[in-house]
Amino acid sequence: MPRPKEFDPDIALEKAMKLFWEKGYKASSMTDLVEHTGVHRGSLYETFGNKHDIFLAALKKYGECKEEELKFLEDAESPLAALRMFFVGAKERIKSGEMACGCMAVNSATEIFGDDKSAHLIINFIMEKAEGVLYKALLKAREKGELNPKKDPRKLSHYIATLMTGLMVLVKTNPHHERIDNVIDHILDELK
Amino acid sequence: MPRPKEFDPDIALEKAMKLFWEKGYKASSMTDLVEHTGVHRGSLYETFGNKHDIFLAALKKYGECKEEELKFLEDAESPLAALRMFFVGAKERIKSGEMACGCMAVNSATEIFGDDKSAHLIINFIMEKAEGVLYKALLKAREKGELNPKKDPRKLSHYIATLMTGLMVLVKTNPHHERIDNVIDHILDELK
DNA sequence: AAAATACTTGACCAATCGTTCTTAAATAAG
DNA sequence: CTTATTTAAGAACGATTGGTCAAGTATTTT
Repeated sequence: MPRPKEFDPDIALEKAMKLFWEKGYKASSMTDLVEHTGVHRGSLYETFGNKHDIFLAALKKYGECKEEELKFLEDAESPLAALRMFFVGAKERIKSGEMACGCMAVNSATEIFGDDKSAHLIINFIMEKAEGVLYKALLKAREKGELNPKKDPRKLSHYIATLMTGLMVLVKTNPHHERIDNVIDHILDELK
Repeated sequence: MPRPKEFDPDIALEKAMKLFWEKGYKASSMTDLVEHTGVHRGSLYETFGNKHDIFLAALKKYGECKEEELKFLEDAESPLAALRMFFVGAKERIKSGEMACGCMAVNSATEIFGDDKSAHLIINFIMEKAEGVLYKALLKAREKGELNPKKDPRKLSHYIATLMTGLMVLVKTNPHHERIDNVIDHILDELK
């Protein structure tokens, strides 16, 4: 076994993720990545590949992080209460500026050029996953009798996910818009 | 009066708009702009200013175009019918791939770096305007007794606008998602 | 016809882009 | 200790970036 790495690739990737998240793909230069990760140029190429490879890895990591964050919904005793708590929390997090960067998947979806199939696949996977978690929670809520049985969990998850996507756009230019309150209140209204 | 321009600045701006719309701000180089507009580098700088100025002008033009497109809603005899027709049409346009580039305001909102106030202002203006048109149509529909009087036109316009924003993101990576149908059907359901 | 105006042209600028390569350093195995 | 192997470091690569500038050209007014 030869010389070990002086940096943790996973931590470096996380820092790269945050940079791409904040600035986007094109606007993040290799020099930026070196500065933000604290990892040397050559080492980045050696461990991850080129800039685009780093981006894809970062995007995957973002998906994994979000999946982790939403895990509590699966284990929740009361799915509906957990969902409501999540959206109430989202409102606060948006207003506090905590979500000023929006969603990396959304940001990437609109930035990435039309022919980047690999990026599109990952982004789709992330969005599908998020909506899937929502769907499962809604389904469980209905089975438990917490949700109005007239509501179709799939359709509901589809349009709540789309609303959240829309908010992640709005947040980038105007995090204080009254629309945010109205939309989240509307979601909470549907969750009955 | 000296030598007249050999190109129409307005047509050039429209072509620049389309490029920024398709590729985004960062990914569109001055060389790209020269090629797409057919206007010489120097002439672009002379008439519009630098790249960022061209982008802002293009963004403004996009807003004006969209405003023009939505004008039919104001003059509609039956606002609700016009709205329903618009969303039915949107579904078809999305599926046909006609809207593959999404919405320039949405794309720009997520790409443009955090401190570009001037871009944010224009984007906000465009989104506000679009939602305003929606609101006015809904209000008129209610006054005419076409819309369920229980529904709040403002809140309704807020979340329909947010849904459409969300769809404009989804379209970029997966224009054939069943979510699109569900969401637009849901909008049509609300328009009763 | 001459002068004034301002648009067109293409070469050119420094800076930055993503990427590579060579050299030095550090560790584990022999 | 030597050797093999891999990482770290930083200079350097050509290409491309946004932006400029002086010279040439076409047009209108005097």
